Amino acid sequence: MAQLEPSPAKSIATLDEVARVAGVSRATVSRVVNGSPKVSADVRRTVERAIDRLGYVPNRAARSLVTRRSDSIAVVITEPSSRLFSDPFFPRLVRGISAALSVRDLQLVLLMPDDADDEQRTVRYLAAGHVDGVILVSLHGDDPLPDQLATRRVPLVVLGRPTHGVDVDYVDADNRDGARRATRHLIERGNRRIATITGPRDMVAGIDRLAGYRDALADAAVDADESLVASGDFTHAGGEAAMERLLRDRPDLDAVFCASDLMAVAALGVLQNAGRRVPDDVAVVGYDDSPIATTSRPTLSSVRQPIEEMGREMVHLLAGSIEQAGRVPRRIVLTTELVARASSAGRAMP
Amino acid sequence: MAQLEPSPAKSIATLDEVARVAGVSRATVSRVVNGSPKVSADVRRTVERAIDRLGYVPNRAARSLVTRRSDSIAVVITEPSSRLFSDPFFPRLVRGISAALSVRDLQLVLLMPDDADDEQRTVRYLAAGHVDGVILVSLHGDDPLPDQLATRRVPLVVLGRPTHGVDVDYVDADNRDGARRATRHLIERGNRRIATITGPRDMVAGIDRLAGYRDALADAAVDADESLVASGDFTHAGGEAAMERLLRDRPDLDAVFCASDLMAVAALGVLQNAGRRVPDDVAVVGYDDSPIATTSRPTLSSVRQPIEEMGREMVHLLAGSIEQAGRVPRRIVLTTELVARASSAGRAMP
DNA sequence: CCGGAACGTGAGAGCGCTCTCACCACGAGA
DNA sequence: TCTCGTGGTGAGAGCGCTCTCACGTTCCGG
Repeated sequence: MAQLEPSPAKSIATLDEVARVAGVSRATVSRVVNGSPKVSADVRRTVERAIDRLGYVPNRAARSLVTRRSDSIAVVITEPSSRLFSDPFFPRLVRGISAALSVRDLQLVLLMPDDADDEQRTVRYLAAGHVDGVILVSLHGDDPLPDQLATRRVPLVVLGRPTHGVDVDYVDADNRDGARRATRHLIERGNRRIATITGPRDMVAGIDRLAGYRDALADAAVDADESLVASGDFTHAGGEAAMERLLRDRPDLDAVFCASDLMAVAALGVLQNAGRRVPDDVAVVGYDDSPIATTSRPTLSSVRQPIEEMGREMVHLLAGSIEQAGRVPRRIVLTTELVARASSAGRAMP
Repeated sequence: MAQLEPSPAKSIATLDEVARVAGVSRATVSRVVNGSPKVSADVRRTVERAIDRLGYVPNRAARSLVTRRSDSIAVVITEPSSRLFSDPFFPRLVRGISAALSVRDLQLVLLMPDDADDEQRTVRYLAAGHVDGVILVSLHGDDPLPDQLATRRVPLVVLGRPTHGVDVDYVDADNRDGARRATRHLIERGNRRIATITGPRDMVAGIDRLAGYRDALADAAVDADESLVASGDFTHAGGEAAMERLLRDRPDLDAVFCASDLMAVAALGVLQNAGRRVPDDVAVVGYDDSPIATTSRPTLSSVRQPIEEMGREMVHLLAGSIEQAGRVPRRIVLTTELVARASSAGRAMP
């Protein structure tokens, strides 16, 4: 054991070595590695044996250099910490993306720019072609990144319907329909004075969920007074404030649809402090079906989004737009599901 | 505008082009780009102007090919979905890692192997030298990955003290001390029949937190009966079952230290259902200081870990071990902090 | 006035791979 | 028998970069 040598340089076999061992040319080994059909069966076997024996793994850098593909895609998350850290949405989404990428043998490069400076560096990095495509996870409609990348012709898929800017591939959950389902559920259980705590008005999710709430009321010809609408910001604190306002302005309300579970849980607390029983006096439905929906008291009815599937679909879309650049933008909108729990159980008092 | 050409191939400038424009050799441009001191000030300026003008960005693949560095590190998360999705621990940790990497201009490649097969592919990928180092985030002591990577001489840092296997760099929070602080806090407020709901006994965090609990009791010479110790698994359901068992076996308990917030919130629910007031009849302290600690009723006292800092420290450690391979393994243990809230407010009844 | 260090710069090889093109053997069709 | 595919293989160029080495200048001490 010559332990003295300065680090045995975990020498990884090259194409050349495999070729020599197999007694063929580099080109042939390359064909085998890349699954070209123009190799006879026995040569292929020989080469495969040599590859196994040497433990050969292609050098990605060398390959990239000539193919001009990095076989990696970037996931860019530009999101204020609050949302990122209070909600398992991102881990689940990333998990879905990761699973879909690994099937395609693509690498996931994760970028979480901290500030504006960092974001500019990110744009440069992405525009330099270091990745084959970009998945952009940013729930704020006013993010400049999509436009910047689109003009630089970087294949791109964004999460959530963009409010403005260039046409771009996107995947979204049907927020409007989800909110409509939640509200209809409240109507069906007999509620008539249904309030809502909205998300931020500058986020598509906020806008769409409010629209869905209004749709459901309109569908059923239920009173839709503006005093029943309170603005929140998806956070616990925002939900608390909104619920307090609603209780003050409309003490007669008998249900609340909240655009996020965090706000719904906050509303639960405020209602209980005010002596209202949930669901008997006031029914509550949240949105996101996050884990706190099952740990709150009472457990929280909520709208579930197919998060992992959204991740997978983004990868599909991106793979397509990498292959055929400049094709017509596509959009995928996935349906949601209402999960009824204790906070809206039973029937409303007449 | 010759819009007809088949995709203008977002031609990115090469070193060669910069050299031609600046009227110098490739080598000189390379020196400027890499910040070598052996370039005269005016040549440097000229080259920098040319770089700006052409919008030159080095081709990472070409560079990697010759330097044998990828300038990217892998973050491998092998964790069952439950924990991953119920706790903002991972987003925060990844954020910390990401920030520290971006300062060093390293890329973050995220790997989340799904199953055993996927994990083997991951090992091969990492061992092939596609990344310069690996950060391993896996809280189970029995993970085979560290050993596999260590034998393959891949620079490696793991999260959490490993229970077995080869010596390896790691970063951990001081779980034992954190648990000791939490338990001491209960003792100081006057509790004497203090139960604990532990984490899984096969995770270091579970083991250490239990040890810290015992330390504190021993320090204060407080009764430490085994009937006060119930096994949990960090989850809500596990916490519920454990709390029920404790209440049955030791109805006289006056405080519970839970090894996770999720279990603490579950305990809160069980206690309240059983008619115990928190904190008056039973005080509760959790661990992790996760967002639910502030949204539960009552709000939950908890032990906070410096999660982002742990991510940063892992990057420091890894950078070190990439630079000097084979150095003595280091370990960094960060201190925790008790955040006192309503669930352990006031003083215990005598 | 000369030898040689010190510094700045350029030439050129080569990293490991893909891919085009040329080549060879063989069999089919004329 | 000769041509003409046709399927399988190899030779070789070249992707964009780094880095060694050689070379030219300048400047110092002897």
